Amino acid sequence: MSKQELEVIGQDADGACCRGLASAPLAEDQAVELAKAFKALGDPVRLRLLSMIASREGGEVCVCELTPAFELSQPTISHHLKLLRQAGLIDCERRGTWVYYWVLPGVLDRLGAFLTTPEPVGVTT
Amino acid sequence: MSKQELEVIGQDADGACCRGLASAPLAEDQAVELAKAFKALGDPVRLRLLSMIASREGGEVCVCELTPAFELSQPTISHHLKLLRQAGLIDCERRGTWVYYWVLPGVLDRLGAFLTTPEPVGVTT
DNA sequence: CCTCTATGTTGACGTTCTTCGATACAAGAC
DNA sequence: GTCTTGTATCGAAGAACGTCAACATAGAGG
Repeated sequence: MSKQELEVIGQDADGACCRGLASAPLAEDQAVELAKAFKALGDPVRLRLLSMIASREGGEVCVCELTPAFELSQPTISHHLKLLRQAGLIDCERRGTWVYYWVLPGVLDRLGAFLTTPEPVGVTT
Repeated sequence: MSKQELEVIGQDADGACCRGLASAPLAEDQAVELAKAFKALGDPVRLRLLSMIASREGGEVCVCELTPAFELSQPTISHHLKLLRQAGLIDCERRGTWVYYWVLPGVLDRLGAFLTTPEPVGVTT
């Protein structure tokens, strides 16, 4: 049901990637990848969906709880959840009749750290 | 030249606002405001512009240095800078012939903290 | 004044997004 | 099997976005 996320905001393996927005001018490739994640956050409905999922004790929420929280059609909510999933922010699993969503661990921390990371190294030799 | 920013991601005065995306389900108003900021980050060109400004020693960059860094027309860059400004992320000032941009202090930290803020309070009574 | 350079604004075009109704699929109950 | 309920996908309509060429504006220097 999944396997289409970006795998982007990823683990910063060799440290080659994103040491923070204010550390150095961002390369185009990194900018493209990061922009996908922030674009997913750039909609009020998706922000609320993500917040509802992230703030849930247990970490999982059934779609049947998300949909009625908005004055939007069920296909629209399903669409936004799909976008969040494609952005690599959440994942889901079907259990019987219902589908449960959760926030992928670490992704929000990495995104947040990218924004708050320190200044250009400074002259602190 | 300025005075049209959002003033949004603001100081979280009485703490009524955004204690973090994972703290509690986001209210619609807050979601709308925060989404504006993240939407501004949701474009590769704007991310690179912001990074070029934020990573600059001295904190200020002249437009004349930003524009040639992209293979885009000057009006397009100007447009993206305007969007970043309207999102409350940067500000600018004209000094003689040139215009200088800088990142508004604290905004990125607040946005980043919003993503990384801790879990729902937990049962740690 | 006029000219030149740097930057912002306008208007248009094509693309992408958000939303919906209609429909399809999945799983449980019968 | 059929029916019902929960969720995803499809196709279309309208709005929003990214980009450009053309033009407008601000300031420096004659």
